[in-house]
Amino acid sequence: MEEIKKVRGFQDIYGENAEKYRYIVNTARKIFDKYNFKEIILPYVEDVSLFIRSVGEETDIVQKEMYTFKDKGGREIALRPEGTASVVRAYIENRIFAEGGYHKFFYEGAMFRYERPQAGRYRQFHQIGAELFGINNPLSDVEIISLVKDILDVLKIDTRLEINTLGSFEDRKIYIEELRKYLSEKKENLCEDCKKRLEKNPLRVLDCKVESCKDETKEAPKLYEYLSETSIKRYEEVKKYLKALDINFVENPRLVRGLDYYTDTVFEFITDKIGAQGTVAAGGRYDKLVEQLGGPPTPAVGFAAGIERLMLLVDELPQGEDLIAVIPINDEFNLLALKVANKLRKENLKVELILKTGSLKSKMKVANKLKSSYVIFVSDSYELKDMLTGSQIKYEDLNILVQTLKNS
RNA sequence: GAGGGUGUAGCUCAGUUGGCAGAGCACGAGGUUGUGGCCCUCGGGGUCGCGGGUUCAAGUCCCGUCACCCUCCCCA
Repeated sequence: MEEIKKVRGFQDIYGENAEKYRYIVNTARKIFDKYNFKEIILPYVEDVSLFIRSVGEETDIVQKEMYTFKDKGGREIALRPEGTASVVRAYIENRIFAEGGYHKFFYEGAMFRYERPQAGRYRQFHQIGAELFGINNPLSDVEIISLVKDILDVLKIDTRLEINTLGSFEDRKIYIEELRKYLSEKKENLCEDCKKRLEKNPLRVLDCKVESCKDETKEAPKLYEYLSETSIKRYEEVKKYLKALDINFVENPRLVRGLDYYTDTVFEFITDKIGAQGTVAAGGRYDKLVEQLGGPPTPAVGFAAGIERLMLLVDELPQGEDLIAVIPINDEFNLLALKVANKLRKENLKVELILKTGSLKSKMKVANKLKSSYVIFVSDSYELKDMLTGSQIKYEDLNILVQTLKNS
């Protein structure tokens, strides 16, 4: 029979990688809880038009990376390529805004993009993210950045934080026109990609890596020259708060982000340690998106982090609970060993009943390989062996043995 | 979507001008008939990614294909 292989760009996460995955998600969940963000569990599929209207019709994500299909009712469906659009849709559709005040959500799960697989880049990848709706002050930007920073710190992941401001929606509109005018005159010197970008999204020309493009943009109009008073002021506030929290950052005026919905503050946490795909977490404000998707004008800010990329940077897992191996010395004591194992589990201990039959030696090898901290030999009595020291004590009464283990 | 690299045992890899498919680790049994790690002995394991071609003969040469890795692009 021919072996069936996994689909290109997809992966099985198991063993140590699965532990890393859980560790990252659990850590993030704890921090989300500390910041009092509430979980929102969202569909993995959405109407295609949701992403066209939020992420942007001209973006690569929408143009060539979405998994789309028609369902049996003829609906145009997409596997979600990112999380923010769905949270915004849910916020509007469920009239969450009607409760007044502001709202904080986090999510976790798979995203899908049909891209060329690479280190730290898969067609199904997983993100954790958070969104904050209904507040537009700089405090909310910093709250999100601080939240991401806390997660990375607990995971002991070292990154560089880059920030920038894109200005308000109106500021940016004026600036983009000016930039387009300026670059159109230099069009001949731009790379092929940038010629296209000039039409679709001139901002992206600013972070092109081609030398000739870099030269041409040096003298180009600067975004900060077009920022309104309010935008400048809020950007200064954001920087002030970050400094006050001892969160180091570098300003990168070329940081523009690839999704259309961002406004004002944008940020990326970047590492050099995992190759070309160095952005580990990123986000920013999107004050116009809720409105664009049919909701009431609602400012918002959020972020997303790639779990696979975080996994590449986590090299130390926290030590787990001690494992206790229960070994019947021969088949005669199998039933008793089963009972002992279950009793210990009810006492909230972590137990591996050694299922392998055969010599005691081979059972011990299994216990050793599983990194058991203790072994209990079950016969007419119970012998507790400490696997680190090798010392062994005999117990007649199982309850006393249990108490000893629980106190250790 | 474009360019480059790599596919041989469970893992990491060697394999010369084309001439019997290899090592280390891992795994199994034993060395101790009731005790792991270190050491020793023995053992099981392969469609050489897949398909085609050249040849007396292909892991090795040629073509195609798939997967992974890297770069560009894009992004988390």
